[in-house]
Amino acid sequence: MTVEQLATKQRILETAEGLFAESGFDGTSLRAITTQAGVNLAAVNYHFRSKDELIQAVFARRLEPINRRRLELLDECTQEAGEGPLPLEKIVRAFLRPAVEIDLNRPELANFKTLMGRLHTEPKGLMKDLLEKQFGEVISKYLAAFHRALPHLPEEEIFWRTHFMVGSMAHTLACSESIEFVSGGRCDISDLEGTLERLVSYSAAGMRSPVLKLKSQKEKSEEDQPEPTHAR
Amino acid sequence: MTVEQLATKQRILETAEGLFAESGFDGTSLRAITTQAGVNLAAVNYHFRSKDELIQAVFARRLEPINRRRLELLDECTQEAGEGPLPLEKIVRAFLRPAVEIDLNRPELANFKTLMGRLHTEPKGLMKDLLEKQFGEVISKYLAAFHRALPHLPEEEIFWRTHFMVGSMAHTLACSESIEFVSGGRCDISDLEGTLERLVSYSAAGMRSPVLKLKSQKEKSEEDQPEPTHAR
DNA sequence: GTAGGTATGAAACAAACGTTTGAACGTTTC
DNA sequence: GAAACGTTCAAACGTTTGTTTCATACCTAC
Repeated sequence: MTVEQLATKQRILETAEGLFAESGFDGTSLRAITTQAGVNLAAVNYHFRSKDELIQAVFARRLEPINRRRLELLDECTQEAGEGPLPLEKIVRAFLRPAVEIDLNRPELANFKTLMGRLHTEPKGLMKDLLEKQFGEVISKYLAAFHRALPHLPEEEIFWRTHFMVGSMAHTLACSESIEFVSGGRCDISDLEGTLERLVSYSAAGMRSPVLKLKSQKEKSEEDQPEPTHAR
Repeated sequence: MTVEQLATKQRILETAEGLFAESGFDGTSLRAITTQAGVNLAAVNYHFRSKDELIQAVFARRLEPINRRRLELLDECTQEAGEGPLPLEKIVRAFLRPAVEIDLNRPELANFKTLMGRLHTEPKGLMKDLLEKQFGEVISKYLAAFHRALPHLPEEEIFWRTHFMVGSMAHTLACSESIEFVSGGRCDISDLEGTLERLVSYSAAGMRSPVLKLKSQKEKSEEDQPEPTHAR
């Protein structure tokens, strides 16, 4: 492998990342990518086998380190806590920080944030596979951690609240400009630490909200529900 | 106008809604829409002028009543409250209910929920115009209501927290299947009232979370900041 | 009944799409 | 020097895209 080859593959990945963030997957043609990247049209099908696999590659490259960091930070939390109770804010922060900080000191990654936020709502089926593979361990470990931090909370509620938290995060990642617009520029989205801490504080408070007694609640006696996290 | 004409136009709108939700805008061809709707290909360009305007029409038809209802419910809140303090939960519920209940007793609207959730992350620029027109009044009135309900909260924080709330809502609308999967079917997404109340409780708690003192906080003296809500 | 406006139909349009091809290129290896 | 390799290139492949055209059918009105 020469340096030149790396440059081509890399340039495709980077350009594709930006254009995907801007116009979506179907809205971005290989010609647009290769033209902007300054490489030949056939280079995409040479280095990646197809457009679909290029999309996968764009995500895989970034998601892996993010989710690895999430697990690292969670490990630090549990080790600090020892046998004692898990501090909720720290878990929430451990989950959110790697995503919010994607582009910390690396402005070329700003585009991926948008993609990262849109990932959850993309219609593509291939995204689902990627999500399950990349996020499987993260999801199950964090759900367990939340369960330990909020032992009084029924498991069902933990699912719901984690879902809400992910929504706030994804929306913040994907639509940071919208809040800047609505607020008339008074919300500084470039302040990553501020964004993170606001998101952590908001999410932790939501997580801790009192358990509802709903009329529609099914009276489920504690029948055997063997699987604690994932279905198959 | 005959009944037949209405049926064609309507059938296009409904089919397009479903396919857009399934495959996105760029991922759905006019041929796919017209074939499934059982109408001629040219009917789209005849009844709507272009694909773009069809997309606009799909949204406009649903958004208008939703946002009208949001304003109605907010009015009820403020009238009930009179001169007294505004109850936060009620405002939050007034905002969220019309969206969560989109398909209440109308299963044919379930598709639009996905679209509604994805609306915020769509790359299309035309969505931005539509958002601003359809949501302008809703945004400014609700922001004012939150300001009244949480008078101790700096305006900047209200922007942030509303942003987070919208994120949770959008994610819940767009990805309801994902929580059903992750939870192994234990979270019942068809229970609209339960979903709504969980979302309300979570969001209200987040809204009420204590104000942070951030190191990065700029020392902004109360210099003139004339515009209270929107920028231009 | 015949004119006029409206909706549908089949067919065609140019443009853009993802992908493939085969020749040319520069390096490396013997 | 020649063979082998990995990479780039221009060109073309067959589809599919959104849109347009024009003839036909429909209903209303005079």
